[in-house]
Amino acid sequence: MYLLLAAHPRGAALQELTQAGDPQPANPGPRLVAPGELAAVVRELEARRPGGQPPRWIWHRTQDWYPALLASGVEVERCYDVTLCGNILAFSQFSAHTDYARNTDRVPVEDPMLPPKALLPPRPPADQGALFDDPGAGPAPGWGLEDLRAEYAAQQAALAGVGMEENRRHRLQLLLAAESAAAMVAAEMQHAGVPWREDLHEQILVDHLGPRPPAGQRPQRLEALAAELRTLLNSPGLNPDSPQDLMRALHRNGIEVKSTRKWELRESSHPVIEPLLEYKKLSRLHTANGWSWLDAWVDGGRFRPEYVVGGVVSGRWASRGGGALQIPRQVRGAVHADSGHKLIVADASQLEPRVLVALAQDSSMAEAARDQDLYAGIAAKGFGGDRAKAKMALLGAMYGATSGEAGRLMPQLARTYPRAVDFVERAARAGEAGGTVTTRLGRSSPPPSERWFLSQRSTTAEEQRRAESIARSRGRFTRNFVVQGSAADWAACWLAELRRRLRTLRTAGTGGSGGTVRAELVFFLHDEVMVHAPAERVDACIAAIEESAVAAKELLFGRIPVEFPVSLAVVDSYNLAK
DNA sequence: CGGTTGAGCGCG
DNA sequence: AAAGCGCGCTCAACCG
Repeated sequence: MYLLLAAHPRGAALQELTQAGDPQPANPGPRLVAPGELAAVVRELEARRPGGQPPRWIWHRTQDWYPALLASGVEVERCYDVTLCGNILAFSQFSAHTDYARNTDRVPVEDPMLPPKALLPPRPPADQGALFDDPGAGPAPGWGLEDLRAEYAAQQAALAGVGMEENRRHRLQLLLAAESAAAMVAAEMQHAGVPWREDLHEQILVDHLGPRPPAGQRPQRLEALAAELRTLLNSPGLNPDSPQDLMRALHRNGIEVKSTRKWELRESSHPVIEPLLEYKKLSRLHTANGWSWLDAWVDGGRFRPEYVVGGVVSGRWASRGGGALQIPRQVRGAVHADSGHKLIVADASQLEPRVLVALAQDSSMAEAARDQDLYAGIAAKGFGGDRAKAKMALLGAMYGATSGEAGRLMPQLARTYPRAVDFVERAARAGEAGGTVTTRLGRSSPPPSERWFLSQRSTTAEEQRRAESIARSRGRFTRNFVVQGSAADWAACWLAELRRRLRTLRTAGTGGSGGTVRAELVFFLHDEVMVHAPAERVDACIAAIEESAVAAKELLFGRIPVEFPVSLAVVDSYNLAK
């Protein structure tokens, strides 16, 4: 069953569709639901499951509807996020020939980066509007039921227009489903929150920085280091937070650096370097993840960041607020399981190089990737067993290194693994020429920038050099896009599969949906997931995580001889993982 | 004064 | 040893 859920002046409008491929409204007509009733209505429809299948909710944006449902204690099994799917379909090379991708004046699909709008409760009816059923009082253009149905129909038509060669239509359909599932996971993770012990975090801060200072002041330890720097550099007024100020002081003392970056500072052996680096490290802790961060982002023992699915063109998630995807190792000790629970931290090890192997169908590299440690496997054949070299070469190939040691290793890598190197080289050439590249499941890179087009018209030698530099930069982007984006395809499938398994685990087991016995996905970071699980559910969760990784591989690539191993840690505290 | 940019560093 | 991808956040520095 397919159910449209759209905004309506009096709350929400619900409409059943006969089937996905032929999105005509079924009888009876739309059902209007008052704001206060929606959660109960959705709960009932989820539970009824006609034909054994739960409905698929079709809505404009998951983040506008789902958080309020979750807050009312209602989860849904399946959805179709029209905004996320529309963004994929509008740019995918797989659907580029369809009317949908060509038609620029269809209902605008919004930028996924826009913050959530609370659609319920809707704004109160206008004073007179309720009397006259004022059409102007309806939802914003593009947000009503009929717009939603039309947009969904257009997207389904586009999908139907995708060719069957190399399973393209099926792959794109899979991507749309995985992306929609990811949107649900993101809302559910934000709802659950990362278990965060404020007391442990504060202890970390006190250990490193000293007691909490009054607002606007440096903590003791930072103040002491700042005083030491001023003495060592004979600069009584030095503000070590100012790069310009700091650079001048360093120069006055004969330390000739071109920037104040730490790897450049490490070159010098001056006695000021060590306390300076210490200052920078602690200053970072204090400003980015100190007491004010705790005040702002941790509440009731949970860190609840906002995840932005589709926020990165490659398909990776972005986040907004609290720096959720940059939790430094220094404070990971504060991420701590509730009593009777464990954190299961699972990491798809060496995901991107393995994805490259599968994309390029490089059988020699696949052989090497049979090893649990892919880099060791590569090193064994082609690098005389030197793992560090093999790793640098492979990373260099995926990022487009041209100089330095990584650049020098490229020919060596290409001799042993020509197919893998050729694959990324072709992606780079396409990007340099202004072309588009596409991930395994069909997410395509954006068109070249304005700058790229302008630079194409260069005439002078100086402009030519500039144009080549811009082209190479785009080549590095598309080279990495196919790998990073296909890894994101894999991760989205992994998440979607894991979500489904955790849900069956939840309903099948003791306690049903009741409170604390649930295993919950609480964190996701590109190639890593964290499940917060009751101790007695840990083994079942581990099995679900591993099965999901296998399923993700087969969904993307079929049964190929490339392993995607998952490294697992069952811990009380995040800092003990890895 | 508020808004934007760049440097620097955190994560993958 | 410090090049080569994708992000977010904070501060200083700069701009109007």
